[in-house]
Amino acid sequence: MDPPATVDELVARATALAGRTLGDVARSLGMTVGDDGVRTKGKFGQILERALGGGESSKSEHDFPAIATELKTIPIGPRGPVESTYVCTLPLAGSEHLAWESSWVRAKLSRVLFVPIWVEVPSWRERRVGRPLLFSPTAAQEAILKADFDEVVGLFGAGRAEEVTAKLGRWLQVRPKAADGSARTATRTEAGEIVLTIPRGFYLRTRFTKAILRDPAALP
Amino acid sequence: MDPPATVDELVARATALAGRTLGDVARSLGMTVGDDGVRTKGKFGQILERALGGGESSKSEHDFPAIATELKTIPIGPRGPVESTYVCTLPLAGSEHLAWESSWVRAKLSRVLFVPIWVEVPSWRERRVGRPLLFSPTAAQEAILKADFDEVVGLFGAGRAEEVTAKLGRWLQVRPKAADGSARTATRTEAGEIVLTIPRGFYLRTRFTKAILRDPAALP
DNA sequence: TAGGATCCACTGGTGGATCCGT
DNA sequence: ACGGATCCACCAGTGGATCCTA
Repeated sequence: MDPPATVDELVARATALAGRTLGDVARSLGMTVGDDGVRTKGKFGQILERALGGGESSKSEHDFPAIATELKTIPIGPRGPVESTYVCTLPLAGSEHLAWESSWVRAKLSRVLFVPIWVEVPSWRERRVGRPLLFSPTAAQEAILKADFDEVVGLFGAGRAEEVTAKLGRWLQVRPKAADGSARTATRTEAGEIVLTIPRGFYLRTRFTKAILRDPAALP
Repeated sequence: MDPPATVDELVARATALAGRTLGDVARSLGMTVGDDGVRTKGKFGQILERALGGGESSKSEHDFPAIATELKTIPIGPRGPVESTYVCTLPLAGSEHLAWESSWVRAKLSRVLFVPIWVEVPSWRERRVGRPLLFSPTAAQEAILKADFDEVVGLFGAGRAEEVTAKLGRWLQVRPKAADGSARTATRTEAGEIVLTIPRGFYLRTRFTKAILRDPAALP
């Protein structure tokens, strides 16, 4: 399938998937996915990405580069999102991405298609796609995301990486991001020494996506 | 097999392999290698490395970290080495490796066990291991290697990467090093811009290893 | 012959996220 | 519910070198 040419086309495609089960969608793509219990992290995002015509160029800044739009699947229960949402890695090298205006995280969050996945049934094949929501932050919302970003990036820039915890940030937080606890990436201490620290990524707090999916303009 | 505890033990093990065929050595290691004509680049180095008790930690600066010794297999014909010898990649990031004294290439060349492989027969299984030579450069030899190193590193440091060619260097040269022509790594131009260039590695010229294997002290 | 191009196995990092103990 | 830990597939980069054409 070709990538969607317009944002409206992307939304139309995603809307057409609402109500279908993931097993059904995977089958119509010819994707074979094991029934492997719960070892399927990340699988649904890839199924949806392909079902919508994305996923050809993984080096890009967006899932749909031509329309500068990011796709995020969100697991939801009766009360809305049940989990935080991974955005991107925190670049400890590459200082041009340490300014909000030119950051990966801002680029990705500037236009996001949230696709809810109902997770009430235990078997992933029976889980159903929800109604999509196209989101772009209001100026007021972006100001808060920027403040969260600046706080943690400021700590890293000051060589105080060890003070960065997932407790920081009203909507955007930083948490470890690695296949296991063994990976390390280079950063610099206050004294200027190069030390190794665990790789981290930006995440949207559950409370943020819950509010957005209820009413995109209700925040802050 | 445990790694050799001393340099003498490494030399003794290598000497014991002299005269055996590669097929024989591979079989006694339980290694299965396809008969795949000439698609076996790099295979012999790995066979010998395992046969001598190395190869457990690929992140190290040396093949035998405990004794700070590097292993190099050298294809030889009746007139000696027939090919140049790869040493290591040229680090375009990591300025601490751009000084000869702290460079990877100096560390690797400070003690090398050269193991010749007779390549006169076309079938690699029939090729025989030659008599090993333990080599450390004399002060005069090292001065020339350093001069070769400084010349190319100086060009990269000055942002003149495009002037670096395999023609430079009396004994140590720089050549492309990549799986195909498509790989790129970052460097900086004279004007300070970041541009992409092909990854490169340090190689010992054939004329150098030919002379060393004839008489390690004959040069310069 | 030598400078530039290429080959294979392996693995660590990345992108997609969810798991799970407190 | 939250913060830290973890899971899988994929792929580019690395380490081991030799190929190949002018």
